[in-house]
Amino acid sequence: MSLPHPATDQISLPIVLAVLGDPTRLAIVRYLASKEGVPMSCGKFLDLASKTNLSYHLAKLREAGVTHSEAVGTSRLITLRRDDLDKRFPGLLDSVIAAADGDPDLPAVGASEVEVPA
Amino acid sequence: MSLPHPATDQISLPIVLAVLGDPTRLAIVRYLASKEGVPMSCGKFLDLASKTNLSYHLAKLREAGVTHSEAVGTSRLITLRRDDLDKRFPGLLDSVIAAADGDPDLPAVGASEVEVPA
DNA sequence: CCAATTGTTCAATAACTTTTGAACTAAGGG
DNA sequence: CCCTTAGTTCAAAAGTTATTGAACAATTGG
Repeated sequence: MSLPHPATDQISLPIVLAVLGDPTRLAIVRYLASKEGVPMSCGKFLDLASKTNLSYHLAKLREAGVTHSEAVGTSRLITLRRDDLDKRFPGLLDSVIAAADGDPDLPAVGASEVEVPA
Repeated sequence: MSLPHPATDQISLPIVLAVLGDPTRLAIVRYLASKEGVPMSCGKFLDLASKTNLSYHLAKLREAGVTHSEAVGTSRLITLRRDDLDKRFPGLLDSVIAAADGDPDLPAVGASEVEVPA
């Protein structure tokens, strides 16, 4: 486990909401949700912010209990704490992600990908 | 209507989440939800913060599209924009309020009320 | 009309949060 | 062993949000 994570029952509603109330972090969570189960390394999010800044935002998500980060070699593998969040705040994550998916103004991971030619 | 309110489709997810990520405002929303349909005047929330500070928080809620404020006489009548929020972010408000209801650490309106004697 | 009630505005300050760059650590590959 | 890759830490700067008190405005009851 390596890094400090709050226990499930220590996850605080206002803190989770405040942490999700940032477009960069919302984009990270949205992407994690879209790849549910697949652990992501920090590098995946490099088109959202600088390495240093990502370190900061990812720490906020982890400290709030929204994500889990595990050190593996020189990487951090990041996953959504979906089960814990669902247990603690039923329905919250689903509605946030559905809303985020419908928001054209949110930054998105991989937004600048090349079009698949016809 | 009197005061500036965003149109339903202008309500922004990160802004709503950030606005709800404050214990005082969450307590206001929770109370409005518990009295659904009954417009509240600002004074109802005086045990959460000072008059000036309430004015600030209530403006944030209104500007985010979470509440509706109408000037009536010398009062402001405040209601939750439940229909608009439900339309825009289905399920979000319900899950936030359910989570807030289960949070013993949140401040609450009327928390210092006298017990009903047996 | 006067005074009280309700709430706003303003400017100041305090307290956070976000962003940055430079320096650093730790693990792996060659 | 050295070099690269992946990410962290730190301190500074910038930006934002929250809180306060004093002054103000609008409405209404007496």
